[in-house]
Amino acid sequence: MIGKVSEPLWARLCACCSEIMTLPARSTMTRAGEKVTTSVLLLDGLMVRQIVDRAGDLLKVSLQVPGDFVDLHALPLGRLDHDVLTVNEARIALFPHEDIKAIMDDDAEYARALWAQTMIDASIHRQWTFRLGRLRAMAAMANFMCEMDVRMSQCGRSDGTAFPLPLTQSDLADFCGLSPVHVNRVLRDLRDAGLCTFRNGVVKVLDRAGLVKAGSFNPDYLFLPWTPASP
Amino acid sequence: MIGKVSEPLWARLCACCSEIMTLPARSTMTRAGEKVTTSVLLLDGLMVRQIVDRAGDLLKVSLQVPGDFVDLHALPLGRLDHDVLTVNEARIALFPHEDIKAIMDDDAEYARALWAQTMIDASIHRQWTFRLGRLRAMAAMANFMCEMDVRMSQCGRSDGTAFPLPLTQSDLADFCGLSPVHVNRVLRDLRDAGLCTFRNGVVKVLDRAGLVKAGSFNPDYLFLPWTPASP
DNA sequence: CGTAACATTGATTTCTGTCAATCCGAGTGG
DNA sequence: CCACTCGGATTGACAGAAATCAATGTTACG
Repeated sequence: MIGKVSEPLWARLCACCSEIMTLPARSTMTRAGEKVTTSVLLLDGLMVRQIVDRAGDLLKVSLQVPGDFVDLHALPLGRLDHDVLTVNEARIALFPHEDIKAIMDDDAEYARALWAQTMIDASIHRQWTFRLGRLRAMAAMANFMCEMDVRMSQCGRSDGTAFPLPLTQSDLADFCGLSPVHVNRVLRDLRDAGLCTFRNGVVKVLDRAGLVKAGSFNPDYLFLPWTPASP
Repeated sequence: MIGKVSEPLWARLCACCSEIMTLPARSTMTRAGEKVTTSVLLLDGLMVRQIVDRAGDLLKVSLQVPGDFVDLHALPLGRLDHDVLTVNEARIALFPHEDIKAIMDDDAEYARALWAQTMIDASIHRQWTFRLGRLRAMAAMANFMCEMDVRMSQCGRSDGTAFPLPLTQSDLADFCGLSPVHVNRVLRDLRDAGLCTFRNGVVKVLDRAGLVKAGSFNPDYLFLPWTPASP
């Protein structure tokens, strides 16, 4: 979400970054229920938020791309309802809650801007709920790929036709609420339909219009800063 | 969420309520994309938020109970990504965004308390995503009923064994991402299993422990004010 | 070379959606 | 009071989607 907050707020945030560090791939940063006292901005790499119930069922409920605040939503509540982990090696910037609160104290407009970031996150959650509840496997995967296409473009990780997505098919299953085997078949279907490919952690978009249609994707929920020129 | 904000904040909010009104049953309050300049607190009745895509697929992504802020999340963004409608006749209180912003200007602690309300909402969204993505029909319905049981109790609409839920089976289908026919079968299964019944818009909880288990329900994500005494 | 993780495929089972018919209760008009 | 209608609720039969099970292939890597 770099570039999505105003210049002055961005400057204020930078000033209170307490640390920049690197997390190894496939490591757990925070577990559900833990107290959280710093917020994390993802600078590079991918991170995931996931829910695991007592029966061991697991769903990844969010995928964070560079520029996202990963757990800003923990600031008002103090703890998280889910786990946060890295996908690949991740570079992150830490912001102590106390310092962010000081920014909020300073200017309520800043407070609302930070709040807004978490509200876009919530809007994405709603879309994910819709995706899992009402889209068939192939449509869900297409929809997911469309979202990633847009978001990776937004953060400058796409060249317009392809972007890195260093996940396994099993990960994709956890994102789309499918079994790994079925993900494999769905990916083949998308490839056979000439819409997109997923190989070695890279997504190639072959037919963006077709992919958008297959996933009945509408990016409004992302609240992108620019107004799409499309009518 | 009445009673979930501090006494002084509640007083401040009451002071800036601009209007209390009643909406008819099954009416649309706000459509996706519309500008929103007031926030709504639900006083009585139920309201729903739903997403409809271009293909006409529909999913209800939230069910609001009395005491919930229905669209506080629109304050930072100014518009909504989904529709908001009533289920039955609903009594609501209106709070102009300008006045709420004035409260935020006053005290950043208030700002964070309001923010926190929307973060609980987001946490519920995540649980709904999990429910639709990883729970089978019967487990999903059980999980949904558990959540409603807790939330209706929280707002004083349950007598401990039963609570009103004036929905059709078709509504339940839109909540759980199922077909109406399958909802009917799942409800029969829940009844036959002696877990709960749903008839004439009333849910009777027959075996709460069993229902919790069937839905692998864990209320942590609701961030309830009281700490459950259970170990 | 062997191993491990991931990807792929086929066979089968289970779950869920769809279609169609029937039922039921509340309201309505004759 | 009764036939009628209408919106749900219910049920059965069937089709289609996705999970599961099991085996095989592929690749990277120590």
